[in-house]
Amino acid sequence: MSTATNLSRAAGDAAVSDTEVRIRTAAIVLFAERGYAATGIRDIAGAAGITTAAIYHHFANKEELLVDIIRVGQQALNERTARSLEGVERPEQRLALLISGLVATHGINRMSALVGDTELRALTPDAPAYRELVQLRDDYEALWSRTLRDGASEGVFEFAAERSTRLGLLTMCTGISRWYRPGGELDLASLCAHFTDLGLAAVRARRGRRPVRAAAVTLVDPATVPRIPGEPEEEAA
Amino acid sequence: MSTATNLSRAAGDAAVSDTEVRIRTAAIVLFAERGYAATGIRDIAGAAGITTAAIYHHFANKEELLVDIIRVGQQALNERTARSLEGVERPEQRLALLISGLVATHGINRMSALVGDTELRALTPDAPAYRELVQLRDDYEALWSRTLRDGASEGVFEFAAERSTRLGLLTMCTGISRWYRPGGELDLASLCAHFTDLGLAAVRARRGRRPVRAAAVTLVDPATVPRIPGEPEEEAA
DNA sequence: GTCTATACCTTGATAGAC
DNA sequence: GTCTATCAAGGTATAGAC
Repeated sequence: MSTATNLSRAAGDAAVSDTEVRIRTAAIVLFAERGYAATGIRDIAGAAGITTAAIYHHFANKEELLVDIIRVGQQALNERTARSLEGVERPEQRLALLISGLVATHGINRMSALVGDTELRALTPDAPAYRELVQLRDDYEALWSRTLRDGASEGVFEFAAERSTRLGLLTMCTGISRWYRPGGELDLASLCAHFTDLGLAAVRARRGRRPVRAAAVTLVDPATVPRIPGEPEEEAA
Repeated sequence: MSTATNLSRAAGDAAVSDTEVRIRTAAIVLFAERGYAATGIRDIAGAAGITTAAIYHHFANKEELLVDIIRVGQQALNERTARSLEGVERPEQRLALLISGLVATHGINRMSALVGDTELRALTPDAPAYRELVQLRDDYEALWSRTLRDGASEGVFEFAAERSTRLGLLTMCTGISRWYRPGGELDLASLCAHFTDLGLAAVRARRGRRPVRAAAVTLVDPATVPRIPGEPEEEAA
């Protein structure tokens, strides 16, 4: 559990108090393990070492706690990804950054990413927060769409249908938050490379006659991906 | 909603009453949309057009209802898959049957498959039912393991790590239950072919110098996959 | 086999003292 | 900023009539 101070929010400079980080950690861990609906406000308070009433000093209610966790993670991913793609035009290089960046994020921020990928359905669909989060996710996926379409029209990629290819690759990457643990078969940087290679192969990426492999492109280094406030550091198994 | 009688359980011959099918349908739809924990027994009763007390005549409790839905679907998948692989030795043909069979099942039994893929965590981990379901899932995944390892050792497949390759491909296939709907970009048979092609490409399947494509192998026809009792028929969008 | 009625527990959230 | 104490609502499950 982190005891660092002066952590900053992804979208601003507001400091996050130590108690607030402990609440976030408790919520992230429990939402990831049992799901939002199966987690009680008392479970969160107990894991954070405070009472339920204290939670309401930091967050308006349980739903806002969930929204905050998802938003911080999604905004961080969107900003890092947009920055990594700046000035990069070749579709195979863009796809490699998209895949390795997504895998890196789901390895570093494993639990909060899992919550973001599975608990949108817990939010009231007409709440403004829901719209905002769906918009952020759509903005992110648009980067994938554009890359896949460009690659296909340039003859660098070859696949039958953009939407199902995109969703298949996205699901494959986000799915690692359900089974990856530090200290397993592969370290995270190797996993980024491996999945990039699988993805490039899946769309049959090539330059001229030569298939493009992960070793020939630049990847996102997971060591450069920061943990969001509250995301626990997992021990190697 | 199906009104057929004489439906049979996957693992036996016991008839399923009309009311029981309506309960199953209500539970499958609500568990898939909101999750098990967020679904109340009153919600299920209301959707099935009965009272909560009547549910307890057909199922011992809410957990048993979930277990039953997951078990029937997993057993059906395991049996169909084992049958389709009988006598098939070539790894690329086995992988094609595994992928197309899994995609077909997740298209036909979309909602119950989604429940099976996401709600195991709702069960008490030391309950016998939990152990049984995990065992069934492990039996299924062992078919994938064996196929991938055989293909790699025969030089037909090429990938960096068996476990992450297997989990990546599995997640890609099971993920379609989160976004596929009848009447979309591709019909289900085309989706089976497309994902088989993505999977064969991802492991760089080849015979001699030639890449193996989905068009060169036999696939599972989704029209041969039966709906489990209670799985709703979805309208084309 | 389904109903009405209800028991009993846990839930998210709040009031007000310190 | 955190606590104790508490509330109203909703949760699962059951008893017993028909």
